[in-house]
Amino acid sequence: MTELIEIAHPRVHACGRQPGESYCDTCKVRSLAVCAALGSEELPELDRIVHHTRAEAKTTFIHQGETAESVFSVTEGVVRLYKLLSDGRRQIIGFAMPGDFLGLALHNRYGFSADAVDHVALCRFERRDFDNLVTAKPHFLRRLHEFATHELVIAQEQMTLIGRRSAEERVAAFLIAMRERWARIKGPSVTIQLPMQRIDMADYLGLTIETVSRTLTKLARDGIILIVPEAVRVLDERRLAAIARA
Amino acid sequence: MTELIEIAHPRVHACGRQPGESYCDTCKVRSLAVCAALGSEELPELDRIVHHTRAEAKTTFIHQGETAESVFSVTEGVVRLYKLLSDGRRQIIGFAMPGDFLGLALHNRYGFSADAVDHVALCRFERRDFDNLVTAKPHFLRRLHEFATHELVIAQEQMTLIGRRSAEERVAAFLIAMRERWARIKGPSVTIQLPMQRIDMADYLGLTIETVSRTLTKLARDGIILIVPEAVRVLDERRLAAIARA
DNA sequence: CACACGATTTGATCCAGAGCAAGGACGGAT
DNA sequence: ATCCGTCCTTGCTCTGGATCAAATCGTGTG
Repeated sequence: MTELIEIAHPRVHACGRQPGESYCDTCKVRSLAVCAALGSEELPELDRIVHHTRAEAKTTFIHQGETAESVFSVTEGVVRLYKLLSDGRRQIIGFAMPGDFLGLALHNRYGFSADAVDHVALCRFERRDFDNLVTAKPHFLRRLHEFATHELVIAQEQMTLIGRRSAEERVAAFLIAMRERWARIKGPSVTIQLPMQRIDMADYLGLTIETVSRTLTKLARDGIILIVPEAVRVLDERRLAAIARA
Repeated sequence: MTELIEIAHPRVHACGRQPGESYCDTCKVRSLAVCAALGSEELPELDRIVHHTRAEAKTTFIHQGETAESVFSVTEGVVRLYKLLSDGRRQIIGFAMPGDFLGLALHNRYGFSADAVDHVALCRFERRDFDNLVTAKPHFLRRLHEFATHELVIAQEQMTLIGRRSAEERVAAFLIAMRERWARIKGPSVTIQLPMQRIDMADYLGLTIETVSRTLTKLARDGIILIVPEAVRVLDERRLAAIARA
């Protein structure tokens, strides 16, 4: 199992600068991003406890069932969160993208595993430190609660998708959802980046890899999308939305 | 659409007692239950804003898409939460039982509908009042955040159930989950109360009513459960758990 | 009691998506 | 360039659960 690479301790940033010296720009940008996600500009308090961390593709850095010792915030790349059944069946319960938090549940064990889809940069916090910070700052807690309830809404939407909608509807809704998530990060585009593999989409949508592939092919044959490596381009906005719409 | 019956305003309890008089016992017990759920004994503050409410079976009291004006806490009975697709397909996203909260998401519209499976008693709060209370009491906020993250864990479990497990596994897991929830409320029992209809189980598990019925019949034929009205009795603990286990 | 109505069970068929197998397409190593 | 390994696509068959259709069971009602 590949190890998580801790590129920076609170006082030793990736750039190699030493304590007391001014911020490494990359780390500063990342810390600020997490602060922004928490709705704050009080960088110093958060920066005292942040560990800047990197993970290569397929590195598993949260293991279902293990003691929850860290809270993460994604700053670059895409992370997949999944649950495994004992016989190997897998359900991906979500993709975490820049700005998202992982491991927020106040349980002492992780309920899922998480690994990097591509190269990922993360801010890591010791749970104890993070809890102290949140306890001291009720508006952080409020923000986290907003995150949690938003994730709950997404999860309920996903239950409906998986429980009651056809393969074509699931794939279309997934494409639309991915496009909206990227739009919030990078601005709107007709090209929907899909850094994850087909098998990840399948395990997220409760389908098989073959069904996902066939469904994408069908959407392409119908002139609704164009399949390109690592992405799809939307050709017919209206029809894609019509299929995805509940 | 049946109306929600507000049986008591803060100062006019169900028993008919008037302001200034001592508590109606039933209302007091219910208010206390909600306080306990919030991890507090500061009854007066909460009681100032609670509306004791009742709903008959099938009364819909949360409508998906409407402005979220109330927060509820169930004190008696079972509530089903569901999302409807435009063509009538329904996904039940959860059952709320005594002690559970509804409408906690900090969104201005409800993301689901809720109605009473059987006769239900609820404590209702105006969202504004509830928010003020929570903002004033960070430990309430913390408790609510715990609720939200716990619900998220349940929702993720359910995604896995619906996305990756067979009909028999879903039904067995549902029975075990229901038994554990009742056990926390009423203490352990080999009889699992099932106040909801087959169609509700089906819409919760992403199956059809026929499949639920057939699966229960199969479990009964295999000597694992005994089907009785409104409930099932567990005959073979071990085998049921083995099927339900992930 | 007979009847009606809704919930549930059971039976018979169907089909969307799973499972299996065989090719492509693409990138990295030699 | 060639070989590999991985991912993706496509064709074919199979099957779990959906769908359609009847009973059967309960419960309330005139």
